[in-house]
Amino acid sequence: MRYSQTFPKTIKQVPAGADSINHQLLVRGGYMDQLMAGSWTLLPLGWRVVSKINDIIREELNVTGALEMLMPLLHPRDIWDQTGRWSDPDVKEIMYQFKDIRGKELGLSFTHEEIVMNLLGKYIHSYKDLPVKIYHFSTKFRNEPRAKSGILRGREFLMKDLYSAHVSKEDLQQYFQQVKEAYLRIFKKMELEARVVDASGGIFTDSFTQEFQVVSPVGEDNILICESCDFAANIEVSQVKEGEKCPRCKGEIKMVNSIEAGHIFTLGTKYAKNMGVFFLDEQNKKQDLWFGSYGIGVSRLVGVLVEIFHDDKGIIWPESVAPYIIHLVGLGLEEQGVKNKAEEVYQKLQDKGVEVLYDDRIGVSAGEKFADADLIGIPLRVVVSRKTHSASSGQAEDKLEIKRRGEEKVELVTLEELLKEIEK
RNA sequence: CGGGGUGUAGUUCAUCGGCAGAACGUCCGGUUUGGGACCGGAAAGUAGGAGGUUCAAUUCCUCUCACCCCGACCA
Repeated sequence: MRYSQTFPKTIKQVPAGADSINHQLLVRGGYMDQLMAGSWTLLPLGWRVVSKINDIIREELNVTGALEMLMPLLHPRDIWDQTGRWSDPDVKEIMYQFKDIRGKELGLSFTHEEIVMNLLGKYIHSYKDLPVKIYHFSTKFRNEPRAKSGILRGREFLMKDLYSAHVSKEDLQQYFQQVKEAYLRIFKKMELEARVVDASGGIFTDSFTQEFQVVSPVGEDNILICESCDFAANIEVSQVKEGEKCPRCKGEIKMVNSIEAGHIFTLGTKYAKNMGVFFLDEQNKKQDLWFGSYGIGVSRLVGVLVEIFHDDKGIIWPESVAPYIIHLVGLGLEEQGVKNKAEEVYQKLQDKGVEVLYDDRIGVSAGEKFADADLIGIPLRVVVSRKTHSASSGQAEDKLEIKRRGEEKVELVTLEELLKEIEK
């Protein structure tokens, strides 16, 4: 992508009222734009990051045998009445409910348990049809009393939600573990250290749930973590107190702020019972479905990543989620020889399938281009300039200057060496 | 939903009863070209909205809307 053709460009000044780092850097870098409180446009750069995250999630969930699909966001009241959640006061606080012009009562999706269960009821008849593992990426609407912290808590956000239905508690629990491991791999691929904690099921369930918490000072949750092992517990439900010894390894327990990045639920048979969804077992006996749901806040993760991976100049994306892999900076492109060289490098990288953002702007100073590169935070910066181009510099061989975002070290390599480096 | 803060040029902010200001950005011309470079010129405003006080309101008062922060709540 040519930077001259991207929309929008970076912003130098910090937006008014933007206190949180993710708000500042994502807006300044041209990743997102605020429509209203808790509601954001994911701009082209931001959408690329979302797509990277989704790809990682998709890859790992597919390993568990889950199937991707897409469900509607506009839900009729009657399906929600079957579990009683439409009228639950706690649900009413966060679910957008309204009537359409014909007087039909509708809600905007804040989750999909009822919708999935309704779907399962239509197609699941026998134990032979189970298990079912289905997921989608879509928008969730939650009427937050207070949207805040940039993209971390919105009224409308992107989520991956997975639902599974099973013949037995054991089968559900076994899959729950499988998803948990997939989630840990997902966060690890994004270079996030996620702690698994027992948690409260809130308006979803009374039964066992677990959260994936990423330690960060901006987090709204407080968790207790062990400094010696991976033990962690949410203070909402924890038996352990700060200052006590870790129940697992006797290490020091301390309290830290953290952000909930994922939450997985064993929902039991409650939803199936309430909605009359059953299957016939080998003895031709009616059995209730065992149900679970599993969520990852995708757009929130974009913010979490920025909160964790940044410095005073901008974002430092982990390579797995970066919008582009290379930020090619052309300096002094007014000089035809340098421009030709930069264009050639851009073309060759593209031909190799490398995702590259090429700053091809004419008449923009080096300082500005470097500042933009630091702000945008692409992992590898490659500079072509009079200094690196042999026809101008008198060097025997054309070199490219490469520098990793977040490091000071600068290296000169040939294009061939760069391509070889990327292969790895 | 309770408490607090802020709304003035595209953006960030000054001004504070008496003709609407700066910086950055943008546009034009020129000089520059390795860390947001410089010179000259230009365009750009219903001071969030409504009402009130006053000879006069961006400025004071009331209401309202929006955004941000703290709390409550929550994935």
